[in-house]
Amino acid sequence: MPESPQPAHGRDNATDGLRAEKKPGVARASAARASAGRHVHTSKAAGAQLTAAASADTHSHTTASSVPAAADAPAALPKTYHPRAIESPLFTRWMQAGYFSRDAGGFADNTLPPFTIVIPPPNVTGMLHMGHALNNTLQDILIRQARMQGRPTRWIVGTDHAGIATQNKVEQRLIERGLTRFDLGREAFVEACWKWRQEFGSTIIEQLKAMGCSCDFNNERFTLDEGYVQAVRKVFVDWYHQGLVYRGNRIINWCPRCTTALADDEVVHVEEMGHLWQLRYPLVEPQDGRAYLVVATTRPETMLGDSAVAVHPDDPRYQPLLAAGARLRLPLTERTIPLIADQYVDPHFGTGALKVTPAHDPNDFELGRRHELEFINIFDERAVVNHNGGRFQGLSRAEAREAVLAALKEADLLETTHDHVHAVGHCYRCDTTIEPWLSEQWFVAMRELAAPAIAAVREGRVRFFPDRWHTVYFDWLENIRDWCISRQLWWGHRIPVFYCESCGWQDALIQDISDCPRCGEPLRQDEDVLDTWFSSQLWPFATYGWPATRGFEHQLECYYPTQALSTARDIIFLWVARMVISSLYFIDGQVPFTDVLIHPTVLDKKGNIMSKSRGNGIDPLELIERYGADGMRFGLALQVTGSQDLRFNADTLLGARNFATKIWNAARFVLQSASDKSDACSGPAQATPVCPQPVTPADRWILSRLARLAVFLTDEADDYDFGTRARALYGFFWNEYCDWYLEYSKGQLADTTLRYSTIANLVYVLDKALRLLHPYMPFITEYIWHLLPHGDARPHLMVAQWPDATALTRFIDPSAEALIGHLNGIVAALRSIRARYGIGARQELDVVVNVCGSHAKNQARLLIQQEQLLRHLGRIARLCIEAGATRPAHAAVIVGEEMEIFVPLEGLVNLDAEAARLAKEHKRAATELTKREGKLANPGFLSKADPIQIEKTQTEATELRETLRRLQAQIEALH
RNA sequence: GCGCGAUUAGCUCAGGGGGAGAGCACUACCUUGACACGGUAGGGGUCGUUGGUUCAAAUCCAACAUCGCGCACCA
Repeated sequence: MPESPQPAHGRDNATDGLRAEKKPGVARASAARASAGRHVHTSKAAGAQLTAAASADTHSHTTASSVPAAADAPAALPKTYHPRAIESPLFTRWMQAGYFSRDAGGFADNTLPPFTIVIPPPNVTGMLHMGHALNNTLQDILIRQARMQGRPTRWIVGTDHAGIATQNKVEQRLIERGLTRFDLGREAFVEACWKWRQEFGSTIIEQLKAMGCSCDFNNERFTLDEGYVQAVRKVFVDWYHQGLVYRGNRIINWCPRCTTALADDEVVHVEEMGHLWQLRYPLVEPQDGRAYLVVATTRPETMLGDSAVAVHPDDPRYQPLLAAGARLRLPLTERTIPLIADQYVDPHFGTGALKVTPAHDPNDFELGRRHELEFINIFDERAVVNHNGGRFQGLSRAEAREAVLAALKEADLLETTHDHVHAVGHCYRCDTTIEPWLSEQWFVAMRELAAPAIAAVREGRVRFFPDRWHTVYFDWLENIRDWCISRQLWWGHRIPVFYCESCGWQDALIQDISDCPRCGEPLRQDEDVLDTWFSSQLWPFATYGWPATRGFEHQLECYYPTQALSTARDIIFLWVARMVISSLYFIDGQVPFTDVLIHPTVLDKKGNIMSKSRGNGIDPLELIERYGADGMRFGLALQVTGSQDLRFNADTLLGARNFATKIWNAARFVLQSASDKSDACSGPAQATPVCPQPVTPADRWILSRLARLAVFLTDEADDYDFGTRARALYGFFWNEYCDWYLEYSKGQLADTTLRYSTIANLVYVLDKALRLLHPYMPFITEYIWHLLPHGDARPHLMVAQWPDATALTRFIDPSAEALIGHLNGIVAALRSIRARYGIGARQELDVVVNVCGSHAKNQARLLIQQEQLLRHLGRIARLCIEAGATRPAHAAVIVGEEMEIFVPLEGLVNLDAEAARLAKEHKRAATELTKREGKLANPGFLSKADPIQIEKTQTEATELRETLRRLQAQIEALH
């Protein structure tokens, strides 16, 4: 769609795959396989024997030829993760398997509610910019999760013909050959546009593929497709016949470079430093010694088109002149103009006298109408002064300004010049200063159409996320003005109005006709085309073939409205509101979508909007090159928040890439462990490794954590909080699965009685984690999943099932979480002591743990049961855990909440340093206790606070007192 | 002018009425059999200012300051 200018960096290599994909040739497919094969290792899939159900392919349609089964995949991960090497081949496989269509290659469950997204169609001239990268990452996350949840999904994709942008591109190419579009003529020019589209128009689609977007690429749409043309014509013709589309002679926003009209919202206002000039307009008949009036203007050149001077009717300064019907001599011209009175004039601004230029200012236009003034157009379509400008004819706007000022100065009619900041309109496509220009244009009467669109959001039939954006929507619709829809371009939907020059017949028609139905004379079609947004507004339903294609009713019945629309906030009214309007009107009062996601704007590191003119844009394809598509996607998702714009931070993408590497290496460890066929691995445990086996507290703990994560990510609440979800995935995988479970598992793997169950859990949790991660990082998860003995019959992770959060809740285990919390605490304490005394990781320690607290004996028993794990992770030689253990001599000390940890370090331990450290902790705890005691001594707290809070505070106070007592005891013991 | 958002560790940002958090950066140690794109242990913040509400405010409210965005513009 037409969009704000964004930095574009061409990349030739990115276009390869698309062109090939459109005609999937044999050569292309085999090339892809060869590419994938670079990483095929010859050893057999070592984990295959552990795979319970992998061979049970219940889906006969997924033949080996179209979708390589898991067995074809490499058996081990290469040591190094190279995102670029795995991404493109995987994408080809997904495409070939037909997963991007509604039935997901046959894996969709038709009994579930469908999930549909329409992409904001990028301009056919577009290059992927950061806004696209973010927006399409988010949409892909949504659609991939829905697909894995079994819902029939479709992400409708296509491009927008982008009238002005495309025409500019093609004209630019003509200019390079010394030609203009007029040299070619309309027909040949439009032909050239189509040719351009064929040659270059797929770039952005190709870039979406590089990102891994799972759009329905086999059903790509274009807003100038044959069927789409029919939709546009029906809308125009219906509205024309309803009187909602009309023609009028109005002041519109004119771009003199694009030589076309623009809609109000296609004009970008920029504050600029200009001048305010005061001009003297001589009175035809001086009165009371007054020879002239002074008017102020920021655009002196427009005085050539003045047809009056206006003052406020009650302004006492001008009463005598008004009464006398004074006229003024318009400088530099032969004309005299009247002095008129109008309420519009602000008597307090300047001299209270306003020059009136009805053909070049919207407000003056209204004045001109009310007072039946002359409308004098002084500019041609390129904003060059025309014959109405007398001797200034032929000058550009800027030249005319200089010349007019010089002439006025010479005639002593220029009174003052002041600096003046004012907002100047610019063309949103080419940044040229807009000229308010009087011309004949087509308009849509919006007020009547807007009312239902306002109601739809008020009633919650369409919801905005974040919610506050609905105010932008309401503000626009409630103050709506008529929409100028005609453009003086050649590339676009030509206005289907036909005129008979001889008898005056005129009508809007669905089908072209050449002769007048009334008199038989040849007809002339309107020369103008429609605003690109006029066609974009139909995107959600025109892409279903409405109103012409057979079967569209069924499509709309099943899959309409769509679920989510994700877009940038700057097109809430340009596009979103208009889609709601047209859908309500034409699709039986239905909204086009239920949820509108307004994603953050991607800013540069300094907080500036990225733009071509600033040159601060970042090319997403370079990011993909550097961090992988997965890294870019996850890095962007991590930065999404509901309320803030996204100040782009490449460090976060680096973190995401490192996270991908972490996943890769964790998977290498799991695969190695699972494939190790040592004796320890044989035996009765050779059952189904994909079944979790919560044997040890560590097992129960990681399964519990996994269950909580799955519940969180599956939560039905549509909060669209991508950042929080991404952070939860990151935290779980890195800080829980890798940092702790993988480390505990190393100890368990060494234990023959635990080895098999541990492998099962490693594989099981990795499998589930990959599923949960897949929507965010589709490539690396897919690649690893293929090698994993996950026991799933589905050929690809992309269509594998989303973890059943409800079923997983049976693993939630607070006692395991508490116990592992204690074990982790002991390990961390030992590491801290090692760091403090410079004891290497290899040197084993003797450790005494004194378990305290009310359940000390039971707690000690539980910890003793985990002695092996502790020894492994803590590198412990002699370990003594008991309730009431005393501190050995020469021991370093850590006082925890419910335990004391002693490490005898004869000759090493610095008793004074230990005492000082304990004293510091004592002080800290004492401060905390004081806070609690203060609260508990506060009658207000005791009488008004939540009882749970009071109890919590009391418990904490008790614990702190106990901790302090023990700290004190240890400090004393050290002396 | 009207409206919206932001202000938390050096940087980018989460969080959100009752114990200040993450990533990066920084310091020290570790080439331990998944990973140096790594591991471990650390240092670092009166949560923009001023009031108010509350037993309790970084968190809610108001005003102000600063920054950003949008809309509307008086020529």
